[in-house]
Amino acid sequence: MKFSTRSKYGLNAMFELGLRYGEGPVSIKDISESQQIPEAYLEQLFIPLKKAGLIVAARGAQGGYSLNSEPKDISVGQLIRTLEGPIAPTDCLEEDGCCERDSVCPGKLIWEKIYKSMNDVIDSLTLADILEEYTLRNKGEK
Amino acid sequence: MKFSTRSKYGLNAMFELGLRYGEGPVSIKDISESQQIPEAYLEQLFIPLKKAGLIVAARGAQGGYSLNSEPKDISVGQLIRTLEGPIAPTDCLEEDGCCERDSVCPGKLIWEKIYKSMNDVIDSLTLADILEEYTLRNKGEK
DNA sequence: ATTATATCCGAGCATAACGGTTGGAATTGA
DNA sequence: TCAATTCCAACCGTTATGCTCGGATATAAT
Repeated sequence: MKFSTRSKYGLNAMFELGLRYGEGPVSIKDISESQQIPEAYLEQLFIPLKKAGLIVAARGAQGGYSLNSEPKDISVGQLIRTLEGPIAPTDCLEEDGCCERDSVCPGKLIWEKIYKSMNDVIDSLTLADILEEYTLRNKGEK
Repeated sequence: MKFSTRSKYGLNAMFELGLRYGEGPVSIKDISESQQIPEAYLEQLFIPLKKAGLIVAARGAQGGYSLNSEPKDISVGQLIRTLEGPIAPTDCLEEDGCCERDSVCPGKLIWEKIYKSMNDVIDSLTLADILEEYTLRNKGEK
């Protein structure tokens, strides 16, 4: 039971964009160096993020990516779901669930609760929260 | 982001054992038919569950498996972790995390919160809760 | 004793997902 | 014009998933 690295990389990359919010576009090369993400891979991750409208691209020389809105208006939930797809803990909670046969599958209660709690967490946090938490944690360090 | 079918099958199988708690051993064949789980696969799943002491086996003819304790004393958390391994949403939360380089990785706050909420949910529920919920949901049906 | 019923155990195996890489086309600032 | 950079579409090795298979071992019933 894990998120893929997509979420981790994506979050870190967005964090980097958050740090530099307002300073113009940041290139993938730049971000991948700062956050230690394989360059070509990060490129792939930014495609869905752009489609979802979380970031905007500036093509050509001196181009790069920047956040499409303020960090406080970017929900971590949206970010993670964009990269990870819907985060249902089992197929019991998806379109054509596991429970068609008769009544309801025994574990559904569990999966529903997990699903809800996970989404509650990620939807209650924004990029700004991460930025704030980070500076708090690393106060005085480095 | 999903649990494997191991958890789903395992939970459903344990539910079945819960239903028949006190009625002597239930065979894998029996369980896999009731819960629609591939027989040979369920066999594999029961190995770790036995090792973990959640169920006990009776070998030979008329043998089978039964719960090792009352449903109310079997935590869903223990069950899921036994089948799924430790459920850390990213490697950031494991032994040798992602954050050795310097300070702390930006997303750690997120993963910690998700981790905690997920574990809170599954540790707060027992097999007895599932059994109860199930009979409640299916009251009057079928 | 024999037999049918079960658990035990270790291996194998096809498919899909993960975590990338590669190569090149299109765009744009200098 | 050239270098930087996004865009795009494959490709690809490795690992995990979701099983199956074949047999050894134990035991209850006959």
